[in-house]
Amino acid sequence: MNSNLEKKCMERGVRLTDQRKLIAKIMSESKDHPDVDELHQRVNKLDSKISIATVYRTVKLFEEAGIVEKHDFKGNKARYEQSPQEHHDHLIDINTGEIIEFVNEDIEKLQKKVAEKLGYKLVDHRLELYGSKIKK
Amino acid sequence: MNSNLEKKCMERGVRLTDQRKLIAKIMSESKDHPDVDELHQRVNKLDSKISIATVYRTVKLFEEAGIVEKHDFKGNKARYEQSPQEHHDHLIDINTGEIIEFVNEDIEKLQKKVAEKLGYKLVDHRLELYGSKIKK
DNA sequence: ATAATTGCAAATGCTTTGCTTGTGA
DNA sequence: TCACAAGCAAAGCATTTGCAATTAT
Repeated sequence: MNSNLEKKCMERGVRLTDQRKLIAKIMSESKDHPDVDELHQRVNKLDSKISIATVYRTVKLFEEAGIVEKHDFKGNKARYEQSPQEHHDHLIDINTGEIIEFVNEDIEKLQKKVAEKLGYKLVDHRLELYGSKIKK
Repeated sequence: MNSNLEKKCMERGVRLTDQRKLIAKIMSESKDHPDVDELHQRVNKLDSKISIATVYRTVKLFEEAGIVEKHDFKGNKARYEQSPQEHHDHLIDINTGEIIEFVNEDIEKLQKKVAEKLGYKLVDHRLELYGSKIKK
């Protein structure tokens, strides 16, 4: 049974090794935003011989292939997630580290408009909200 | 003649050494977003004995005192600027690296709204646009 | 006077890389 | 077959830190 990401690799002609299949599987199943260490640990439960260097190389490869996204949230190491169907941004709970995904079309449009007003074509952007839970 | 940042240090009881005064002066005069290396070079033109460790320690100190801001734009080392009077975000030219500041109240409001809708109090945020110049 | 700061070099933490052996198409 | 990938350990890069000497208040 080949995972979501494994299929994308095949489509894009990314050579599939056992290690890559496993990393693809783990990332396909992950609903959070694991860092490389975390990925390495998860993968190692299935194959304890995979080195962390391979995990680093693979996430980079996947990122360059456009099938995973890398995030550098404030003060943390890089985190990864499978490239989503539709773009979203993130809100990070500054107390727990929990990451919440959100979509806001109005903000997206405004960003594009701002860039254009400055004479730029918007190619990429980064929007992160940092907040603390309102208790009620 | 004491610089803008030097005054703020005094107000906040930050002990003023010759090195700090110089770094404060350089940062007060900088209209761009220099990284630590760049700051070190600029400072060294006035006093070639200041170590890069001191520059690192000082920008961190200034940041914690709330008088300078640190930015980690994609793929670059940390850059610093004097804390501005009014908040702004940045657009980065992906071809030249040029950094353009902008303000957009609508986006600011929407961010706050999004956070609240998710049950969070917005404490901080990061908005960066990456674009390429439209030639005409 | 004395607690804080500096410079230096060594240490750190994350990430990348050279090299040799192994392997997918 | 054979170009490419993996594992390991070493290297790289930005940043931090321990320590002895110096300095601001």
